[in-house]
Amino acid sequence: QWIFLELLRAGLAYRQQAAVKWCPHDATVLANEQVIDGRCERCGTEVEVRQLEQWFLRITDYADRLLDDLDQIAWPEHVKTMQRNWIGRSEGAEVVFRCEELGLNYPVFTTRPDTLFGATFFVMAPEHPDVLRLAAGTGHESEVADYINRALAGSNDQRGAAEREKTGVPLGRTVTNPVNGAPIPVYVADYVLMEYGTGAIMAVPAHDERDFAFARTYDLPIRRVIAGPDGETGEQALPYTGDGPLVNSHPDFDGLQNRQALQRIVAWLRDEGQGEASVNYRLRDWLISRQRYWGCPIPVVYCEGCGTVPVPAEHLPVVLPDVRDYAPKGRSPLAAAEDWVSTECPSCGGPGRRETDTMDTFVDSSWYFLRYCDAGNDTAAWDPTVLASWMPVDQYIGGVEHAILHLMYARFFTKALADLGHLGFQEPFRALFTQGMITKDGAKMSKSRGNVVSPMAIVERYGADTARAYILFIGPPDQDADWSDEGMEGVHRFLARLWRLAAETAQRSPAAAAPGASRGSPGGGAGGEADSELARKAAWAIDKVTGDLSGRRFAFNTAIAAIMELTNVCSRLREQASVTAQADALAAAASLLFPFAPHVAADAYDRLTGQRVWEQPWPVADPALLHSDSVEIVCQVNGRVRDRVRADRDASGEELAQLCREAPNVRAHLDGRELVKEVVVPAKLVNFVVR
RNA sequence: GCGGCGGUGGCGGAAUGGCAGACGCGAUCGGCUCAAAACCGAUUGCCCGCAAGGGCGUGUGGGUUCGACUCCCACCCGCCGCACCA
Repeated sequence: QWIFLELLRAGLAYRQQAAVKWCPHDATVLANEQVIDGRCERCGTEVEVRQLEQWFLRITDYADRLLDDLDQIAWPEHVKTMQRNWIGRSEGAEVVFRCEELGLNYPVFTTRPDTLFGATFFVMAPEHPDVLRLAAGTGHESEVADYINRALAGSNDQRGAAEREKTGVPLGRTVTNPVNGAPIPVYVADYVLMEYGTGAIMAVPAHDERDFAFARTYDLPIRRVIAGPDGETGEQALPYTGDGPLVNSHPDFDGLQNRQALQRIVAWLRDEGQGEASVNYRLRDWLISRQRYWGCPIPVVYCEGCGTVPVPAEHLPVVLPDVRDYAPKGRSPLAAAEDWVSTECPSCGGPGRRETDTMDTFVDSSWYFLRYCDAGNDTAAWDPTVLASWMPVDQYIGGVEHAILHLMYARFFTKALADLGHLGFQEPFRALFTQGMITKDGAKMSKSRGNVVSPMAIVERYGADTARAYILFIGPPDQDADWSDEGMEGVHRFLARLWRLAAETAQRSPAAAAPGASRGSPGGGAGGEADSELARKAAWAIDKVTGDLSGRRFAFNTAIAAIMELTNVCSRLREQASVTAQADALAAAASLLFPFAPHVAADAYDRLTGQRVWEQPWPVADPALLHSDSVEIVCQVNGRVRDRVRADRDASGEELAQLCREAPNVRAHLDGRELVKEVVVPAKLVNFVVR
């Protein structure tokens, strides 16, 4: 509520009558962002449009900064693209078309003022408030009224389809094309949207596919004003939406490249007072009023004399009243609490009435991360010095479904609060990782589908370690993955096997009996080759897991696979290796496993070492063990593997080539052929190219 | 239509331009057991071969390279986003 009042004070919150999206099932208004394909984001019901007076936040003031600052954050490109699309910035011009008969001016937004000379008709959206007024007295009234009724009755889904046949009717009026004084007919057609631009367009059929389709249907003139790539100036190959020199326009502009002509034409319009350069956005202000009970009350009081009065800070918070009926019914359930609604005007002390709508829950999620940094603060929303040390968030993780909801709103809040002096940073989340969705049998889990996997059931049956480790092992975290009960069994078996090996080894190990006892001496009679293989595998696993977890890779699936490999080697060598070597390798495995399966890993580690794994540093691989002196060299002939030989890690190219040449199967393939070339990759591979 | 991501065994998936298929699941055979489960061992891309070995193989077709799952071009398919945005 304090943030809302801050935004109100700054002019970033306002109340206005507007055409808003209404969900008939939830009986509340929604923000544009909460309408997905014409349906309510919460319940899937098709939304309606209503004229209502509602509270908005002026997110459009931040459109450019929300767009530009995307370059400064380490977010996935697809999320940035979605935000850019949603903001939908277009550069162009606003151009005035005048209806001389009625003395009315109609500005339109266009990204293509270079094609103005090709504007041969004019189209208004069915919702445009002046449509009936323009048709009045022309004899087209009833036809126009019928068309509007039909257009508005259609569902959003249908109307949005791009492939749909163009329809419309003439209004019986003309407007004047400002660049050449030509009168052009005015139509109403539902392919023009009221919510974008000014709800009216200039139609240039030669250079716009939609206008072209409409002109063809209604036999309207088509005038080419940009030459085609092969110099076409006639009606062939239209519509043409590319660039080229202007033709059929005006002697001052003909022959100019259209992008250059665009600048000149806009300058000319400005001088003539007929238009100006303009930027248009698809983004609309954020409608935050909701007719729901469970939400943060909007802290304002309406007074006959004083108007809209903010609740003073010392009276905050405004607490939800008790009501008997929470159900949605088209007006806020709060309105039924008459004792609560009826109050005193904070300004004049006279009778006042509280705002009964509550705020969108996305308002709360737009700043929770700020509060989390200073959750115990009971005198302010946060202490800026605390935020200075914690924020911004280094790594945010969430589903891509928030790309243009939470993630846009939170960025807007951060910028607005920074402008008001409450924050010292512009972006809330430096880096973002969008994890994939876990599906079941290929489908999104949902109660109605009955394919939900219950975490509690898994935890009860297999334990939290298995549940956690399996989810991390299931696949690359940025991709969707399908839940598999068998896969989880596999992880459970792995954890059990590691623990059994550890327990068994600990029983035989002197270290378990004497914690901290000196290590390194052979615990049994065995050792040698097996011990060194174990030590090398452990070093490899430490290196691999550490790498998989570092950076922003989150490669948990391959990290767990590496621990499995180490465990497999421990299991395979348990007869040959010394107890000490075995214990060391298993302790390394337990240590690496700790982030993924903390309970089982901690217990195994304790048994093996007598120590608490979380009190020990993350393991570090001995560099000497990572690189053995002898390496396997792959021998290729014409790029195909024919043999392998062992060689010293730092053997010279000639030595390697010589060794490989003598490998039996290589000799067989070299025999009787002409050696063209030898490629040697040190410590790795030799390739003989023969003819 | 535009943009993004993806396509590798029976399945989930691994692979800084250098051994394709790590790891897991499943399957087959064997051990243990009165028996089963659990556990342990072996095999497991396809084709030919007793074997040694050979051929084919990462959606399709081309290209670059000594060498391509990886880079380039064109195309097909799937998923996601946007879509009559003037």
